[in-house]
Amino acid sequence: MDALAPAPLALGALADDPGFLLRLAQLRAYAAFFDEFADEGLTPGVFSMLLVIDANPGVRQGVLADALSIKPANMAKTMRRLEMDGLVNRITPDDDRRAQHIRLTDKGRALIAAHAGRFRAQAERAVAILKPGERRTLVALLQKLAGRDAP
Amino acid sequence: MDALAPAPLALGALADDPGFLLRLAQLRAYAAFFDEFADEGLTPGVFSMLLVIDANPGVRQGVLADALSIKPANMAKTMRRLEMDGLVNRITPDDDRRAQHIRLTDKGRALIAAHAGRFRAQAERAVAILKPGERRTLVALLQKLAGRDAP
DNA sequence: TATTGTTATACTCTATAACTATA
DNA sequence: TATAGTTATAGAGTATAACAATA
Repeated sequence: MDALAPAPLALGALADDPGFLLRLAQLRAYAAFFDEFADEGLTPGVFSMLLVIDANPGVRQGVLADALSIKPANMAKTMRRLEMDGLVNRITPDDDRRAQHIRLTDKGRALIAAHAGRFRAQAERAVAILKPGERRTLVALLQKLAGRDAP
Repeated sequence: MDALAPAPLALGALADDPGFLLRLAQLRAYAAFFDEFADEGLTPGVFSMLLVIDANPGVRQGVLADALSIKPANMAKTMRRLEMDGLVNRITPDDDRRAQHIRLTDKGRALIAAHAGRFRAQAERAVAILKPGERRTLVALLQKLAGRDAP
């Protein structure tokens, strides 16, 4: 008979697979972001680009793409849109005229400043089920996993 | 001048954002999967479906979709393909003729059996940078975050 | 020759709405 | 009326290859 398949589904070999759990956890984190920013038309990808540009004024476009694991081809399209939206400036430096140096405009800085509080709130909410110590541990382990820990 | 933007890029507010770190970590985990299974034409999504069906013989299609956070519409398409590939059977149960109960075929079971070892190896490799204790901690925290921990 | 960025394009995932057949 | 699944389709996100300009 077919009365098996219990209510909380058995995950089998998936139950402790890091890749699968990372996917589920990330879906939840993205959902928290969209809950907070649904009305703004702001995506996690664009917001993280703006934050990293803010932390690295004049960063080369390809370096930014590399840091965020985005293909240069796709970065080009997004940067063109952000420039047209007036959020970033792109400057061709004299010492290497192939490159594009990127900075936030005042409008770009104002945008992330206006959303910084809600961004932090969303990040907290995404891991609200964890105790404070657990959150710190999780972040530290993910930093290590992503090659982003302090050496 | 523009000589800022240091080699390991500053991540700013992103440096300890769980959502961003989860994304980077998941990209790495997926890369580990594809390194292992590139030649097989096997994707993480399909492989995880087969594993969960194996652990829940006769599971309803919608329940499976729910457990894996996949929309029913997309699950329908994938299941039709897996059935045509001879990996799963779909049976309409007599007690609810709207439903589809899914089971692995012998071929489906053989496929996951043939790849189980490499799947475990890939999962290990994805978190190889962590110490054994750290891996267990990470998995436990992710299970909690994904609502998949033992209550 | 190699590198930086761009364009064009295709492919996969995912999302929504309208539909059917059953309950 | 509500539910399970299906179809069609549209939209992100992401991938590759060919190219121009520059080093």
